[in-house]
Amino acid sequence: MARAATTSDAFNAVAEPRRREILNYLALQERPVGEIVDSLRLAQPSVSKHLRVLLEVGLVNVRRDGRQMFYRTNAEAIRPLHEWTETFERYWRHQLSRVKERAERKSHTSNDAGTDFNARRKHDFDRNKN
Amino acid sequence: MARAATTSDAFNAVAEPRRREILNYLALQERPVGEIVDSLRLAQPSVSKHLRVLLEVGLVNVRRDGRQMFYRTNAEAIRPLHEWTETFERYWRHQLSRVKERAERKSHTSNDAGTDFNARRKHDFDRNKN
DNA sequence: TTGACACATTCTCATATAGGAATGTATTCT
DNA sequence: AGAATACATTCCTATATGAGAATGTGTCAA
Repeated sequence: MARAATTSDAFNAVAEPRRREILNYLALQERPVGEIVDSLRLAQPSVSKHLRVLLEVGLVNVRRDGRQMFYRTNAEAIRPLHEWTETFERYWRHQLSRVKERAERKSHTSNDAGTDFNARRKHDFDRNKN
Repeated sequence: MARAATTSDAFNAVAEPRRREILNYLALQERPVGEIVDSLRLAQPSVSKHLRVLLEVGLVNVRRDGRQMFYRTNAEAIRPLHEWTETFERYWRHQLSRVKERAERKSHTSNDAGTDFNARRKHDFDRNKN
C-alpha cells in the first residue's frame, strides 16, 4: 500500500506546509483565491489544488460571489488534531522536570556512555541527510 | 515535486494512523518492539520502520537493554502540533455560536438555495469516493 | 562456536502526490 | 455575442511512501 491520501483526513491534509499557511491566512476572514495567491506568493493552480484538498476534508468552506470564490477556514475541523495532541500535554509537563533533573546530574557525574543510544542514531541520520 | 518526506517534520510523521497509535501506546511507558507488535497487531518490520520514522523526527527515544530496544514517546516533540492547532481554538469557539444562530434562522425562514456552495461540493466528493 | 532471539534493513511494487504548463469553465462586462 | 476575469482541472513527471517477504545484524545462552 502507498501513503494514505492527503484527503483521507485532517492529519494528512495538514501535513503540507502550504496548506497550513493557507489555513492560517483564512482563519481571520474569508478571502478570494486571488488574494491567497498574491499574499502567499503561490501559483494559482497550486492554490486551487490545495484548497480542493482542504475542502474535501472540511477544513475550509466556500462561498461564491460573482466570479470569485471566497474561502474560509473551518476551525471546527482542526479540533480533532488539537484533541489528539492534547492527550500528550500531561506527558511533556512531566518530562520537562525529568529532563532538567537529568541535565543537572550529567553536569555532576561522569558520562555514562552506553545507555544513550539516541545521540548515535541522531548522528547517523544527519550523515544520511546530505 | 512530490510529497514531503514523512521524516521531514512531526506533522508529516504523525499523518500516518499507525504511527499515532504507536505514540499513544508509548506515551505511558517505554516498551520493547515485540510488545508493540503484539499489542497493536502489526508486522514486526512494519513497526520497526514506523519507529525509525518517529525516531528521526524526535517523536520517540530509544534505549537498548540486551537484545531489546525500548522505545518511548517524546511528548515534547508533539508540542509544535499542539501549539499550531491551539491558534485556532478561539476561532472554533466563535464559530460554534454562529453555526447555532444560522441553524435557528434556517428553521424559521425559507431556504436560500444558491448561496450554499458547500453542500454541492460535498456531494461531488462523495460521488468520486466510490 | 553455534543457535536462538529481537530487531533493523533491503527489495519490490502499487499508488499518491506537488509543482509547472496548458487548458477548461463559469460569470461579468461591453 | 465576444472578450476578459477568476478559478478549476487535467496532463506530465520525479519522488516518496507502506506493506509484505526476505535477509542482515547485534546480543545472549549453551
